[in-house]
Amino acid sequence: MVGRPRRSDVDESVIKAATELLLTRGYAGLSPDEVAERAGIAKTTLYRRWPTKDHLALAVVNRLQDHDEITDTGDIRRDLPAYLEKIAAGLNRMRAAGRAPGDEDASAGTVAELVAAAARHPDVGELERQMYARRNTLARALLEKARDRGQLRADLDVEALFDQLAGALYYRVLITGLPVDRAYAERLVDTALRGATPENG
Amino acid sequence: MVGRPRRSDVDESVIKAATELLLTRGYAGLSPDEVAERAGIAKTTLYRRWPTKDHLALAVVNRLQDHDEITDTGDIRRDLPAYLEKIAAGLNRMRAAGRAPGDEDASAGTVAELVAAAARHPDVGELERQMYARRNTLARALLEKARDRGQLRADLDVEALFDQLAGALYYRVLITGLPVDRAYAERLVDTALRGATPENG
DNA sequence: CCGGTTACGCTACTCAGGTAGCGAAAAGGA
DNA sequence: TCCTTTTCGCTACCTGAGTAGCGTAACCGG
Repeated sequence: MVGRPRRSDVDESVIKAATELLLTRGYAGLSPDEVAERAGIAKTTLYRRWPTKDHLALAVVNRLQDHDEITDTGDIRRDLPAYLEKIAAGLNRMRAAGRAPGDEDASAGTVAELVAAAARHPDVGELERQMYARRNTLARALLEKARDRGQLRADLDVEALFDQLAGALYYRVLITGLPVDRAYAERLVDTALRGATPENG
Repeated sequence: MVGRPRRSDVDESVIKAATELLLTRGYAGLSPDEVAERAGIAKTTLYRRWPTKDHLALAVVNRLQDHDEITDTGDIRRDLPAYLEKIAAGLNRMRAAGRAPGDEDASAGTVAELVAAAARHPDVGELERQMYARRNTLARALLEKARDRGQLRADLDVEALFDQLAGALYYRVLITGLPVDRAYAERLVDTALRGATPENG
């Protein structure tokens, strides 16, 4: 290693300041100037580490992700809605962040901005996909175990199924603008498991 | 009516200029200054009619929507993938808009920005929902007719099913960053119709 | 302890989206 | 014809994200 080393405490204080701002004032309220000031560094230093505000916001959300494990009771009809609800809880938390009290608007806030950020910066998109990959792995494992147990069809298209379930959650929050609760998660799982054609169990 | 009337040709020339910019240079390239210049009006006039760039972009996309009718051959296993593919075609078109030739990045571009725009401005969100409502109505009618024909379960949760199908498309393009083609649409429909549990037809 | 290298902080700047304020133009009504 | 109302175009400005350039500080190897 050559040259002056980076101050090791900067990352932490920046993420802390940025998290506060993002959670209390929402995406628009996450001002790089103010983050730098609160973290006690110069704005240029901030931009040396996170090249855009979008990168910074993603770093914050990445940290916020509770590293939830999946609970596998052996009953897919219980475990799957439970896991979907966990995902939805994260969505709803982000969705609520930064809304003024009493603001009933179904704004998707941070989640929506991160979707756009992924579209704007390829590397942010890559990082987000890595974030989702963890979740994807967990869900796939859950489904495959259930399949091996005989609770799901042997020739099930696991990827398509998970896309449908997770997709419906995002669609509801981002496009339809409605919140996602336990009851909705159960409707999804029930519909997906039973199938749409007649004479199914 | 009192007062000076609005120039009636402004809307058309603005939308035309904005459409060109959006399609050739993407969302970031949709510059209000340049739109105004190309449309031959002052920027302030532009902002009197569309209060933000997001509003303007939505107006453009709204116009671009091909007012596709659904083809109902009576076979849900054909009609449904066909309709999903139409939706996906719109997504892919927006997704490609503004990318440099040879840019292989799976950027979701305009669609992603519109999702964020809906989160930023409640009224934009409302307008988008109206846009989607049309599609929703068509799909629901298709599904309900198939149900009445006996091709789908009588107690099917039509809303959940459509959320899953449409949601999977959006999830794939916006989150996973992968394109959506006919084969994928058919996988979705097959998975959704058959269901995930064993012993289904 | 000296030269190379990298990080830091500062000031000043660019650029894009959006706004304020004003005078002039285009209508309708009295 | 004059008054009111609304739109238009213009210039000037504001704000927030991001950058350029420079002097200085911190570290490493010789």
